[in-house]
Amino acid sequence: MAGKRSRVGIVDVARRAGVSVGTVSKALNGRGQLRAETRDRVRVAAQELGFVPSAVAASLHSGRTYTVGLIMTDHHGRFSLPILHGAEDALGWDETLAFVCDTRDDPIRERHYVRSLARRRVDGIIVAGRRTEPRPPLAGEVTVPVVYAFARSAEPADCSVVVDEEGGAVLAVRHLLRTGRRRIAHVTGPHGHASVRARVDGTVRALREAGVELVGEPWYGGWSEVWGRFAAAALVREHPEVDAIFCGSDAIGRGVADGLRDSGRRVPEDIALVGVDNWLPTAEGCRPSLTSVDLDLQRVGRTAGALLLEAIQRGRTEPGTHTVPCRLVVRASSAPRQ
Amino acid sequence: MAGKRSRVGIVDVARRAGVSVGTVSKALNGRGQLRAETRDRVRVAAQELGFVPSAVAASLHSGRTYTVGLIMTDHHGRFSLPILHGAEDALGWDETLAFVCDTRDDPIRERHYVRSLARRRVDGIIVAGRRTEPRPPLAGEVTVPVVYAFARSAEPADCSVVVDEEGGAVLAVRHLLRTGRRRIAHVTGPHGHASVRARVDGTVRALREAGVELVGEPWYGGWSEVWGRFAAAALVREHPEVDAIFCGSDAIGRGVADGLRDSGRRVPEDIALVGVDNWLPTAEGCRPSLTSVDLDLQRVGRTAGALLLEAIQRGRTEPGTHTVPCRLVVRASSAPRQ
DNA sequence: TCGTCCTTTGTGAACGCTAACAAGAGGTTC
DNA sequence: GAACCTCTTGTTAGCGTTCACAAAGGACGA
Repeated sequence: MAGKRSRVGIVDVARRAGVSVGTVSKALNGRGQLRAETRDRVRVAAQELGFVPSAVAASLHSGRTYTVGLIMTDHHGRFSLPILHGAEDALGWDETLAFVCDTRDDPIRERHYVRSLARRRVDGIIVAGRRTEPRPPLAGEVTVPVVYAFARSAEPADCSVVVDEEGGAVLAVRHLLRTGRRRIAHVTGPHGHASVRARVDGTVRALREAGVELVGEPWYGGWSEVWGRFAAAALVREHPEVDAIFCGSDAIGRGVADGLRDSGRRVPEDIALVGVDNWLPTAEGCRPSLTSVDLDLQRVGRTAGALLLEAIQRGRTEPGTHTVPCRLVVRASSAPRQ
Repeated sequence: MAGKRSRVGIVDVARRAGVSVGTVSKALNGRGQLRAETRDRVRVAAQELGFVPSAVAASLHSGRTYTVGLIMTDHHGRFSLPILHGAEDALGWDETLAFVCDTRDDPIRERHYVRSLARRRVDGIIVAGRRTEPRPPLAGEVTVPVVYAFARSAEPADCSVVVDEEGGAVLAVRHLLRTGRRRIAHVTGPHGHASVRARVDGTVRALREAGVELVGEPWYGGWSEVWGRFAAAALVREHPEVDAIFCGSDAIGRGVADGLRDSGRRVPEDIALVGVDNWLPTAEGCRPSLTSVDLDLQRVGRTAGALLLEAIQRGRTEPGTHTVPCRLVVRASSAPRQ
């Protein structure tokens, strides 16, 4: 029904309300001093004409676009999506919208997107990394604030928001100790992986605090269920006394649960289990449902969004790494000993 | 290093290259007739100054922003993400970027985002629905082309891109028939669900073509593994002769696999299994790995993006529903009978 | 030597807003 | 009644591009 004319603009509203364009602008943006009656008249005229002010024209004038770029490198999005949601929550307060760019971990694509975002004059950029080593800072001359989420920037002066992975491990192990377990093992992902290291450190620290030793060495492997099944079988053979296993991911945890059942051990009666990710399909599909450390990525995103907004306002990022705590979600796999 | 000055604009480049702004515009956009030497001089000047042209100024003039809105309603993103990726692929050809808006299935949020996108003068909107009934068309006066992806619009004159769910079922059942199975049952999601209906129809049609009857009625339930486990146990009790089960989702399929194992049936030796979604963590974590119908949502997204681009160019969407086929990904759970 | 045409470059008016400033109306104060 | 407020509203110059058109300069034929 829009009519054939190009689009209703502020001058149309002005004409209809019998005022000048400046007055319309003031009335609609609630700025300046205006008689209430005039303001209403303008509002009514705008309403009747279906006037939708152009943010692009406003941006051209103000220099702010109220848009940000959200670069994600995690193709299947298990990690990026909650970050996106959190960021959206924070940005919503400022009526800011996000351009989402999936780089597919390709530096060429990344450069391309950064250029594209710069041309669009985004007010800032959030880089949502994968769980991995610190990532190189954004390539190219970026003149707007950048906040790194989940994977910190290799440059310490950049602003990064990360998960307290070590603290998450501490949470998990303390929980297992509280349920009365003492012979705790750790099955986790690839050796050398940054978050694997952090979790091992947290595990050892929490155990040491309680005067307990880890059963055997950490079992390094992959992130898959297959690895979990395999590790579980080997683990109970090598350390039959084990009564709890902290697993580096829910997938591993689920594999371990299946492997233990195959080996004739009951979860949680004989062996308690805790995973990491709190990824519902896996944690809740597990038999029994899997207690898990939630990385609270949505909060990571929310924090990143809030920091970015702040940085945009002051023109510069608050440098440094901000750490967000994990939460433990308790399910059947770690029920206390009867 | 950008310097304290506001930003380098086209006039700075013009001054440096010793030409007028019009000439710079022509040189950088490759329009009009220019001496090659001039063009190069401008390019060099722009390069040296680190000039990044403002897309917002260009948009103001041209009326096109080369941005689209991508509204997703599927909070956990299992379906939206592949659609987003596909759309990105298509839009990339036009240097178009997408604003991603998660409505969380809340009409208030949806209206809010639509207004926000309108103010930003996006060139078009993609609405990525969840697998469910047709959804009501976008509320509010939308003056740009809209393409609905995955969940079609309830308004048939709108442009929708959907998956051929019935065809996917046909694919699955034909595959099971080809592996020598004849006593095929169907365990699926909630009764009344549109895609559940479509799959039942496809299943019955493919069986009928082969002169075979479905074993029992379809088993309607939920989408979860728990339901799959339960249904498997009941199914083999009621129909011990069953030699294949087509499952309405990978989660159901995985539950069925576990349930069958618990009931002492072997997969695929005794009973073959096919799921839907080809959701890697579930399908590959399954024991044995699960043959699955891939909805090819990335292709849905790509098609939607391409249709939107086309619509933007011609100013109007091509009305009607476009259907994209599914693919079958064969894994261990449907190995032919020895 | 002039007119014509072609090629290359410059000029200035949009695009749709915002905000600084100007201006007009009416009221107080001395 | 002049000077000075205050309260409203109008005017207009940007914001950073693009593009239609004008203009300038050469080449060329008559």
